[in-house]
Amino acid sequence: MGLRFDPTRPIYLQIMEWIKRQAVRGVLRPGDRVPSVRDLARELQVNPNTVARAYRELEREGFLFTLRGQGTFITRDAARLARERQRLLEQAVQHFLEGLRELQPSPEEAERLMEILRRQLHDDR
Amino acid sequence: MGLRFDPTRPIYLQIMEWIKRQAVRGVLRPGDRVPSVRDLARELQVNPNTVARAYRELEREGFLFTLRGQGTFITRDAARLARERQRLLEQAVQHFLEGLRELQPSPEEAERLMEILRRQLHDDR
DNA sequence: CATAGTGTACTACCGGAATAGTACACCGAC
DNA sequence: GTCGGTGTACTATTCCGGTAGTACACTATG
Repeated sequence: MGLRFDPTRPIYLQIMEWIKRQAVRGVLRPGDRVPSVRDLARELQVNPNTVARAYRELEREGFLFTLRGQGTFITRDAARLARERQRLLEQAVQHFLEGLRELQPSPEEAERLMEILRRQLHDDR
Repeated sequence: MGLRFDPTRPIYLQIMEWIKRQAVRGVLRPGDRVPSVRDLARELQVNPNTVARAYRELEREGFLFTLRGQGTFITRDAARLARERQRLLEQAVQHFLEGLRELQPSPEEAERLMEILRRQLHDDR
């Protein structure tokens, strides 16, 4: 269970993002069932209401759908997931650039950072 | 006034980070006075208590110091600021890499991202 | 001295996040 | 039908962030 909560942000939002990331990277595939509200709550050590809220919001977004009495499932709309993945990628780059711009790294620092990034991106698979 | 609040995180934390960024990038220099609690509160459209809390925490961290009746000031410890700057840089890279790793970009995507980063880092100054 | 501008402390109140507990309707399998 | 597992709805409670308002001690300026 790889989920560490940021204590400064609502848990239900972090659960939502966590589910999205798992679906987007293929750990959860279109049509897959996500854990039951009670199971996930026990696993994450949070209240079932909190998980239920995350599921509810994700369903409102069309990211999940539920079958009463059966469970909650990842949308079967693969294009939806692909779009979300693209959005997350762009957002990550955007965030990073904004953060850097504010710190105004020198050309040397910038070069050093790029080197680190290049190494990491090619190493870890 | 370039500060947009993320509604999912406490305002006082975002003010703290904002001050730090300004100090670290030299907009605010060691020993400079920061706006009064009331002024900044009016400028950011928040309650003076919220700004006061941000200042209080930053003073507890040794990042600010106050002179009663005069105002609140950036620490004169330049090394402290340099260390903070380094910390923010590393944190930005770390965050970015974690975000990417989760999305598992293909080699082609990774190459495209690096290209975007390189262009942005060399362009915008 | 008086005044205005500092930070600071305090009370009161409101709203949202999270917890705890209970209950209900639905589905599948025995 | 019964039973266990689903999602869902609801109330009550606690905690914390944020707001509002007041008051006080300090400093610089005049």
